[in-house]
Amino acid sequence: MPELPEVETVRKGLAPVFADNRIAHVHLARPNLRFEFSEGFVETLNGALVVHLGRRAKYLLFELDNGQTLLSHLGMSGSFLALAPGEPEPEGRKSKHDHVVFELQDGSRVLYNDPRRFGFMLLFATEGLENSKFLKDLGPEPVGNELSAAGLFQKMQRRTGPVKTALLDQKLIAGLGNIYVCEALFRAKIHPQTRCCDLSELQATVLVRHIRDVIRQAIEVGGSTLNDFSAADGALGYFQHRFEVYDRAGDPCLAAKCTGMIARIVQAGRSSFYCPVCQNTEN
DNA sequence: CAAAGCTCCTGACCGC
DNA sequence: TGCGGTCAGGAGCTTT
Repeated sequence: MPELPEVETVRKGLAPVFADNRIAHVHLARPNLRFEFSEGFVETLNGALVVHLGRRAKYLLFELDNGQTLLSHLGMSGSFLALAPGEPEPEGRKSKHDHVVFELQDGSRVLYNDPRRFGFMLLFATEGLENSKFLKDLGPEPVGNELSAAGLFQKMQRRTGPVKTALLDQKLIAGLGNIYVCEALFRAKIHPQTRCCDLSELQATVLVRHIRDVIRQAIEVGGSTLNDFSAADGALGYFQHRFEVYDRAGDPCLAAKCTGMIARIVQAGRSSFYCPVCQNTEN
């Protein structure tokens, strides 16, 4: 599922496609994804130029030259596929869930595919976009200057819930999802059930460092898959990445000299993967 | 406030 | 081979 690094990779992949390349025509295969498309969706996009393709948390922001911005979220299963002018779709590709098609001025096509339809695309006036309900309460970007260990520690002290659940709260840090939260906690050697208020300032500092590292590295990996241009079926949205704990229940811990076995528990309805030996509460 | 529950949706997986 | 049942999971919204 796309998290911040994947979305950033999509952004980097799509930016050159839309650059100086007006949207000629948009086609919707259905009236909605997670939400109904904005009123006038097609009309607003037809003929528009994307003057800037940005990102905030896991949201892609297509800023148009007509005062509107297309805000897009990939949900769990959304992906984009960019096809050069005249380029056919990859063989064997499932087009059943291509819900949005962008035809560009130069003949390129950008397909948005989303089997589960947890994703969405909505239009907002560019002015005041930051006050939309999707963006207004977002916390700092994990790989930005605003994310400080001191600030996180302060907020953690007021929380009694488990650190794992808190890190998924977009108000605390924007853009972290289940996978990278598990990975960051593993690297920081913090048990996912640790109560936020029980974290020491040192632990908060170490945690912030690992959050930044794991996200930054994942973005680098995503960038390299872009260069390879060999992503399975060419879809932008996913790339191969080896995770140390995520989805590795029952497998050996990869930490040096550790004999632990990765465990899986459920917190707030979501899987948490961790090493009971490395991520010991008593640490 | 924080925290937990609900909701959307489909493909994958499992047992029969 | 096919059919039901179960489940994951981002995040806004609602409720406690």
